[in-house]
Amino acid sequence: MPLDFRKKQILQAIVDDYIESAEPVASKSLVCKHDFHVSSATVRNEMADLETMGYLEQPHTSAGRIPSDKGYREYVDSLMRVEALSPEESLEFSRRITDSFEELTGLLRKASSALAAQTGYMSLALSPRLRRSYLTQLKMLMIEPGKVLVVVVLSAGVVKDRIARIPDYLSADQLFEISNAIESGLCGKSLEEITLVTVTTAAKDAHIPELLLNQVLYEAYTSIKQADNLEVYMDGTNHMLSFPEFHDNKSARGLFDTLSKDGIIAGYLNEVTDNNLTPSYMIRIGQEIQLEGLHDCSFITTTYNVGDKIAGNIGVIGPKRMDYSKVISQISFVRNTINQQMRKLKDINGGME
Amino acid sequence: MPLDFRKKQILQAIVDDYIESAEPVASKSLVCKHDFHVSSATVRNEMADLETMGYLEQPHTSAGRIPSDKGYREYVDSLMRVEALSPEESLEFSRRITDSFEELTGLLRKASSALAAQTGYMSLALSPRLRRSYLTQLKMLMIEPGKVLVVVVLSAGVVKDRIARIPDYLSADQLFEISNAIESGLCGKSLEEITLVTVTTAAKDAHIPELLLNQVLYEAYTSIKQADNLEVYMDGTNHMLSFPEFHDNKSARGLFDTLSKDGIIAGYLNEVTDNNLTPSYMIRIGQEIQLEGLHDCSFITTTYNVGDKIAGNIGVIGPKRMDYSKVISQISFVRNTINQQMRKLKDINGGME
DNA sequence: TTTAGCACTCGATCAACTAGAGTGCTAATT
DNA sequence: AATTAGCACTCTAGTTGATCGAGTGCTAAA
Repeated sequence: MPLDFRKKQILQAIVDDYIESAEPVASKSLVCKHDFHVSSATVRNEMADLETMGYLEQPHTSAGRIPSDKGYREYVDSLMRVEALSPEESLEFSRRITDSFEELTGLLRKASSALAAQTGYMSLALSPRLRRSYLTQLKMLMIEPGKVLVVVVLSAGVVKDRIARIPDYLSADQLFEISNAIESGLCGKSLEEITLVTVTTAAKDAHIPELLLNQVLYEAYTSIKQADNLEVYMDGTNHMLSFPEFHDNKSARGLFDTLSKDGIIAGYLNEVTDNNLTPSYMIRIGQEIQLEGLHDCSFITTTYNVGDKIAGNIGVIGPKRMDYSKVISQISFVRNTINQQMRKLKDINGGME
Repeated sequence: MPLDFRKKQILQAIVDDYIESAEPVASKSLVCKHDFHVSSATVRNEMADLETMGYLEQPHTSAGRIPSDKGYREYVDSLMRVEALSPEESLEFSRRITDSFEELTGLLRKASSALAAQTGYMSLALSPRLRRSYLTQLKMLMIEPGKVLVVVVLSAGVVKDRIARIPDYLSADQLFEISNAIESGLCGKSLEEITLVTVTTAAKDAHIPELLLNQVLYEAYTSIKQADNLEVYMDGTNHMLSFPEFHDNKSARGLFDTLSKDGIIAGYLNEVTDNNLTPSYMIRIGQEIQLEGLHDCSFITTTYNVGDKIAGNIGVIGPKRMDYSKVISQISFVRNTINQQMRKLKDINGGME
């Protein structure tokens, strides 16, 4: 049996009400708030139908209904209406995110923070997956004898650096020679192509004793590889405690324990978004999130772009009864802002890549 | 009336028991667990005395006693015994913190993480206050036209960098000239001495049109100043939810709200530790912490050193009934490990500064 | 000074009860 | 055939009262 119009209408009203109140929704309060032209008894019958069809759940016999995961799914897939942000909200976001020049790291940090503040939920931002990006520069800057700053510049203007140790007696000139050799040998190669072997090959013409060379090459290789490390920015976790679904200490602990485990969230997000390449946004509801402690949550993510083929994610996690339509418009706005900023940076640089 | 020996003994036993159980301690259970050679009635009398003296509190008439802030204070000041860590624990810490070469940032991150994991409380690490450190290098690396990486190297080998925008048409050579001028003009100057004026003065001999120059100088100045920004590493916040004192959602929220406010903790720690210069460690108990939401917590901090006169802090926050003696030995161990690592790095570098 | 003993207090627990919200079903109505 | 009014039923939340037991404070004896 497919959902007829009235059932859809009722389901939508129930989800809307439940999102607002966090209380099971009763048939009477429904006809009261929304003017369906039917009585509560009729609505009750429809609700019973919706329950047998799996869209609703009843916490106990004499309570109202709450949406099931399937109910939410139907809601986000075809019932809710997403509206654009108001000019005030857009302005507020822009203000928070782009009030000064920022490179990617700062931009993501701010985006995450703004998203958490404005949605009232918790937010995530993942640095882009850079495997497909290619090396444009590799510099080694002598900090002290034995200590260098390795700077890796990738296409799309992403800069990563790292401090490394090298043999003490390696001179600045020798270092310069090595890093130049590596750079010219690897320039234009994508991160996934670069291995310890290709690095070594690139530097084979340098006139440096092999023993010295090897350690430097290894550090260069490590620095390049490390540039691909995912970084996670998380914000607004404290908001989660204010929702009734996490008032009970146990569920809150489950959530926070998972959030605190380094890499879990990043790994999940990475895996989930890798499969379908360019969705406008993706929504996971309740049990659909295969992470312990997040079964009472929903997870909305979207993809931002840094140049061609290089993309990262931002997302919002909230209770299942989160305000999906609002969050979607907010997250889209932030995504667009990031894309726009990144394009602007590139344009200013005259399309270097 | 001063505390006689028996009162001290009883107070100590009460604090010990309460730390372990989180339940009000009764007179009978006291004589049972510790063999005082007196009856529970005697202990009761002593407990009544301790309460009127302000060392103990009674949640309600027919409950046992719990230590007051003053009771904890007496405990940490003169009753508890701090024992060194067991070899196994020391090893575990070392393993967690120093398993590979790390510069300061990585070291602090690991120290914080290890401290949280091993204590079971939450931990903090603050980057050092660098106002007194002096500039040893300033490099500007052209990433793309209009975009440079400004690298600031300070005494004690601390490296900070930042991406900045400059006019597009400034050439690499011009950039090199400016940064050299700034570097040689400011080298050896402490961060607190450096102002926009001194930066400008340092570069007055460069042969660059003033308009171009100014933006670069400003970015250089900003980068140097930013090197002094405090960074906070926090870990193990989720542990707090597991303590009965934060089972109640409201207190947990109070705590997490304060923790989430950027800079609050850093500012507090900075202020508190600035006053008394080189304490081995500092303990704040309950109301002594002047931060909303932390009145049921205690806060143990200590100071690590990066070269002479440059110091930062690490700390542990837990419930008031935290295991003070254990945490003190753990935190001391971590402090020593950091100091040692920093000294080792310096030694390797042949005492550059 | 210590201690045994006892009365007292108070929280925690449980059962019984009530009120109220909300449903499901039936029978009447449209 | 669909809708609705009405009513019985169910279940939760909240209240009351009684009981239990832990723990104290006090008194009087050792």
